Amino acid sequence: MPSVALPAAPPEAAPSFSPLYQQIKTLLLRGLQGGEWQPGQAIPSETELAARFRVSQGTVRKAIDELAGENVLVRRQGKGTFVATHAEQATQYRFLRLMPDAGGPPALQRRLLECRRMRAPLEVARLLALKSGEAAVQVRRLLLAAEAATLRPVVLDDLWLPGSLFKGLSAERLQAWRGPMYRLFEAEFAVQMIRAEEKLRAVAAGAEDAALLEVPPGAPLLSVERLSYTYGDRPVELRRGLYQTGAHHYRNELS
Amino acid sequence: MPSVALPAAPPEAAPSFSPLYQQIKTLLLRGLQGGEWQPGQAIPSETELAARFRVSQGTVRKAIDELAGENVLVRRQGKGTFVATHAEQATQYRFLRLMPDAGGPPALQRRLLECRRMRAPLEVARLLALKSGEAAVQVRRLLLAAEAATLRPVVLDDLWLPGSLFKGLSAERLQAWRGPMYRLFEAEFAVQMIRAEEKLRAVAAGAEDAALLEVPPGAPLLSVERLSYTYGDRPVELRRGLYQTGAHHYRNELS
DNA sequence: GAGTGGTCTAGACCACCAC
DNA sequence: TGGTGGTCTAGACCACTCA
Repeated sequence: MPSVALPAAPPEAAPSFSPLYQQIKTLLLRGLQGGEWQPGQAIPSETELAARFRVSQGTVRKAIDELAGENVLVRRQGKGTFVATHAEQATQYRFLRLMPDAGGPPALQRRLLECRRMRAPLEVARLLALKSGEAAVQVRRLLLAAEAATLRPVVLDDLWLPGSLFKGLSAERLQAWRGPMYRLFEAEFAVQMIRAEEKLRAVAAGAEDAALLEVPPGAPLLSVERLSYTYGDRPVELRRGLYQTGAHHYRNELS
Repeated sequence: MPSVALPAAPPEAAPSFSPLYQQIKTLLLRGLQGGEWQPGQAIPSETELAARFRVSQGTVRKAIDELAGENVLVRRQGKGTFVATHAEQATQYRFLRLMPDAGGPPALQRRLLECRRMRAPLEVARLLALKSGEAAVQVRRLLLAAEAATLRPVVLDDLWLPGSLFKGLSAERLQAWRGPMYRLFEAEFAVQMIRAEEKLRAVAAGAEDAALLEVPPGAPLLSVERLSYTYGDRPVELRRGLYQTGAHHYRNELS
């Protein structure tokens, strides 16, 4: 059975067989989780990693291939392999699938409505795997589409974060931040959103939500409940978005 | 510049460089499109394909890897590589992302409402890339969830197909068919749905749709507009589904 | 045991990028 | 010009399936 030299993996038992490249993948993820390489930075070259792990370049390559397929790493020919980030222009709103019915990616402005610390409600605590009564941060904000010289609200976001991970997060901090929220989370709180699961529903707008989104009460809205995960499949954000889909839609690709 | 022996690719010009495995991938897709291998059947082994194309097994392997990643082929260790199909239990409703709020995949019944041939409406013709005035088949049907001894309508589908590809399609044919519609398309019309693009919106139920879905008029419904493609990126189905998301949701994964 | 896909290696060469 | 990832090869061995 193949095995990596460091850091001395135990004689695997459960999965009757664990390919070398999977072990390398785990080691790379451990390095990412531990902050050995920061978002946007390059990881060591394939050759160097191969030497460090005492395997062939092809084996490292296969591990990196999988991580690149999961959008955890980004390959750039001739330059190196980089840790994925929510900072780059192309992936600013990597998890936002909302598109204008006509035209390219939307130009969005942010408006913060609320940011407060509280005990996590039961349902939130359950989904974020918090102990009952543990602290959470709730954020409420609007996204507005700039179109034809007018500003139309299109998304009302309501999100909860584990208080223990987001200690210094405040309304002031959010207000001052220029850029995507996930970039703030990366830069200031070392929390990287890797993947997410969403549940979509059509709902009728309540009075308050309707007013904020400038639609009549009872108007149909797209409800998007998102649970975001960081390394090691740890849930770190619960978000409920209400999308006004009058002039926008949620885009998805199937295969 | 590497090049495959058959069928004598022209001295590529446009893309300054085309990897061998991409050429192999194209050849495999051509075989699939031409019906050389049927859905559910095995394609030749990697070794045999390597010999046929005069390349190494690793190169064939990489081509197949990509096609498997796109769900065009399915690898089964020890058995072979198979053409993807909508027939298997596990992938019966491969493109349907609707899930019950509680419990596993939904048990669905079908009820055909309508099936007629007509001239394609302008918008349908545009999306399906049909000539104006060309024939189309329209199908309307309900999907009902069997839950707790009752049958609740959850999806109202409205779909259009190119008349030229679906010549013998009729209400009788659809009624008699036991199984997923896409399986019928594969088996009887040799049309394989490979991938699809969806646009989701929240809409208010019209009177007729509300009655069919057993909700009040104006109730919020999830509108799912799907354009399905076959080999060669040819659009072959336009489908508009209205999902009743009272006890179900549309599930999506982001990364 | 024969055949399939899955893993791993070592080495050559190519394309892209930066200096 | 040197370093990076990208392609391709040839061969060895392993895991899984089925007869």
